[in-house]
Amino acid sequence: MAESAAKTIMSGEGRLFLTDEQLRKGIEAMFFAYRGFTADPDRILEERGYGRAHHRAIHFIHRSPGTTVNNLLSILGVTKQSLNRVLRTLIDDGLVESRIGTSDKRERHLYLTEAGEELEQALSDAQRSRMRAAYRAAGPEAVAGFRQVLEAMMDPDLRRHYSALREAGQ
Amino acid sequence: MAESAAKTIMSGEGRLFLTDEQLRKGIEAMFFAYRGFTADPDRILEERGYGRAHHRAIHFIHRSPGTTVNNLLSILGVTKQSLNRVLRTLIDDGLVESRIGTSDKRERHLYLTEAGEELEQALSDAQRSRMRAAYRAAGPEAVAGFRQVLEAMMDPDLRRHYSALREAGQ
DNA sequence: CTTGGAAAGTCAACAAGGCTGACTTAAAAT
DNA sequence: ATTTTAAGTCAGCCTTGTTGACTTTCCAAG
Repeated sequence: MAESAAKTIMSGEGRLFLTDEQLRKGIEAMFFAYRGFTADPDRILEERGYGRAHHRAIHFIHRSPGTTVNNLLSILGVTKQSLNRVLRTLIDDGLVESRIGTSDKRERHLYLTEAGEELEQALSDAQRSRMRAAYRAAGPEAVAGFRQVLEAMMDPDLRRHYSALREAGQ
Repeated sequence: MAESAAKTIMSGEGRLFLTDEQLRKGIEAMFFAYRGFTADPDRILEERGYGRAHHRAIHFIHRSPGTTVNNLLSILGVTKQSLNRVLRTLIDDGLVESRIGTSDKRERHLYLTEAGEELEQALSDAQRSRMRAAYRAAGPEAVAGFRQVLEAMMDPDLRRHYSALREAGQ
């Protein structure tokens, strides 16, 4: 890791020269790390008969309580039918509440119930604990670099969502 | 990004204090970045009627020519039946060649054919080009941090695979 | 030399979670 | 009054994962 960083050569004009080999390592790092990233929540979800799709819905409803279905669709990047299937089970199981909009009654605003918040806690505790361990192991400068590269890797539309969350969140 | 990095406070003893909010941002960064990471190859795969599972197989056969089915299984973390379905189509389509082992004739050693190497090139060109752009945008120190955090996030078994590749690769 | 176990392959059946297309209902907007 | 938008639903399809059962081939240890 340290050696490979040393291999990213800067030319005179400050342009970065990256070998295919270094890029391939980055690609594989993403692949293997993402597996770790999802492993812990996956175990919890399986116990309760849910999948990653449920996790994603729960995560973003928790983060933006009262979000509309349409908004959630554009964040998750799936079809209405696909999201609806997941949302249906979460509502039926009493983890998510769907309230009719006050100003625009066509909209449904989504909230986690107490039980939903509980599951969200369990899931994000598991995921954060791995993230925290990785951050601690790598150090604060590495964390800054990690986020910079990831942000640069996003599609512009998705980055919009990510950044919008930053304003609201931080 | 820069501001948030500044928020990772170091205590007197050098321990890192990370707020749930910072960790949540890291989690969402992984989510959105992974979407970008797979977007370009996904488009190429779709044209040819393949999926991500085919990409993964092609990637690791390219990287370790002559690898056995068992080895591939442990890297990909799927069942024999699941891999076999994908491998079957790749062999039938003439992208992968399966040769009976010389020392142990039970084993099959997997190689990409010329057509397979061609597709691999197209896929990894697309993926590398995004990775290269992200690396350039973020700079060499960020890249080192990126890889450090990702490596720390892997499951130990998967990290073994990742590191083994490093020796062979770099 | 036989027997046990490993590597690979296959068949069948199932589930999650994507997708498209078509259609309804209610409400907002024009 | 008409059109558009938000949401929901039904039906059907695909990919990619799963389990379980079973075969063939072959290495290796008793």
